[in-house]
Amino acid sequence: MQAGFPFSRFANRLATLGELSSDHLDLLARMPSSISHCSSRHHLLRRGELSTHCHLLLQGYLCWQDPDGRDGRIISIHVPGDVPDLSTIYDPRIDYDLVTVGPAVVASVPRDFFRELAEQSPSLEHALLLLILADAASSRNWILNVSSRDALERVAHLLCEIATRLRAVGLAKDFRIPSPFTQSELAAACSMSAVHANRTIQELRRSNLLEWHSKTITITNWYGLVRLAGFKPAYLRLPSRDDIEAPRPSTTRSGDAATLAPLR
Amino acid sequence: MQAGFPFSRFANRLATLGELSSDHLDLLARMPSSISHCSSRHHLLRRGELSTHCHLLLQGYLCWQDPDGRDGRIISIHVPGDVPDLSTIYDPRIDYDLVTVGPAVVASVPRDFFRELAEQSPSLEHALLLLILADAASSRNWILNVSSRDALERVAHLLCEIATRLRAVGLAKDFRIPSPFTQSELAAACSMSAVHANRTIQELRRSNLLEWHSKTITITNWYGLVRLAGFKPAYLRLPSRDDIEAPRPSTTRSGDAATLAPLR
DNA sequence: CGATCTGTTGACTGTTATCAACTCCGGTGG
DNA sequence: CCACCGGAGTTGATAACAGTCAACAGATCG
Repeated sequence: MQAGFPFSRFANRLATLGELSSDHLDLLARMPSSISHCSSRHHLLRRGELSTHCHLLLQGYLCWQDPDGRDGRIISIHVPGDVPDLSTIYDPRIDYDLVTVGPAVVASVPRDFFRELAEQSPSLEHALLLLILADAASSRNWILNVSSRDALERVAHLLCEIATRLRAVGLAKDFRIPSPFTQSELAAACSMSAVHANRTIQELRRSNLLEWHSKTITITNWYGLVRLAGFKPAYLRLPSRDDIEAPRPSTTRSGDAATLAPLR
Repeated sequence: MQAGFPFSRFANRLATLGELSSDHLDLLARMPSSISHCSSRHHLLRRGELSTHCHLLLQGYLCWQDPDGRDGRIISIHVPGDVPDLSTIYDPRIDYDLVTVGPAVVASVPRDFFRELAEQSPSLEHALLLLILADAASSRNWILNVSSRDALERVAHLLCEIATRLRAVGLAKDFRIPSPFTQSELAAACSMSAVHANRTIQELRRSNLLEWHSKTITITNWYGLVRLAGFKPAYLRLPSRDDIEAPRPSTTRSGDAATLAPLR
């Protein structure tokens, strides 16, 4: 895989879902796109529109957000390499707003490019479908997050998910998560009030699970956070890693260097 | 479309999502299946299994349920004609338990049958994908239901969804919904306690929106319920009907015969 | 006809939302 | 350079909503 290839995160992810031959890479490399640098809270799509282009996120975060019901509930968050609206290649109807969280770099790719990709290669189509289904699995998990965990577990789980997805594309290697998120946005994602989100984050800080300074969240006790959240990443459909289960679950409290050691 | 065809509800739904030629119907009619009569709370699939057969619901209800997190949260509900695990034709991993709610009749169809169907006909594949995507759209909507509505609106919305989906397959024509649901199960679907579900239902009854006797829920004021729930059925991806918007939204309170008239 | 599951009610508790005030910070213009 | 401004974060007080516990009633089923 060419490293400098601007879509390599996307291509790598596809490759983990199905075998990609060099022919497939050639097809992908021909991806026509126009690259935009978007400011925070830029709307890429709005409810009611019909999709003509898919949005491949290169840098930053995107989220799907409900434009109704005040507080603008966030129903999913996406990291570089994701194409949040990939499913519009089969159904172009847009149910929610696709919005940047913080500044972001986005590649617009004609919907037809992916359609033709799918038509030309069954194995590529299958990989694309698995990407779409992974998003659906994430949605189902999101239901459980907002409905069956309390505030502390919810925030912890969301951060575990973001960290894991970033690490899967080579980011946040040291559990330092770039965070353009405001506490209000975090609250919208965890479906709670901004005030309560603030108090919840303070509690996570007091528990020495994380720090949050200057637009960076640093998870200082990963296994502690995972345990608190009950985080089981199978639903993300990522290649399995060994850095989720704590090495010694018998230790009830751990903030030492071992928990922070590089894990791969 | 043959009326007696046991899979006609499924075939009809497919036909609304893409043009089905008589060739397609022939292919569908060859569906191999074994039909099971299941008692209430029968587990058809469990987390961690790999799917070999898809489950086409012929009568009754199915739900996806989280086996962890006590209360067994329900994350989706399915009506006759649905194939809740259709997406397993592309990814056989099972994340949740597939469980009957009340007695149900289910046809087991080999996963490979649908795979081959998809391979043989692009238009059939597209229709199957739209079914899968409609489930995904429902999941996203379910997130909003449990996260941004209060208890009363949540229950109202769930009942609107079930009624609409039943009516789309020719059931509940008079807004009488067969309900093998216990209040605990309704609570698990709306992510609230059983006690609170009970009180919420009582309030819906007191408001003359519905009755619930002998395993039948009767919606006595459909438009009132729709209004209370803020129900907008676009996400269900059903052919549009004219029975959602109230004819005269200026009338604040209505329980008269007009609101109950057959609406097709 | 007892056993069990479901529905109902009351009292109490607890989590989270809401409101309001205040601080802190970065940017901007005078 | 500083005053101001707006957005973000923080804090406390209060209220609303929903959960829990416990008891009982009613239905259903062997």
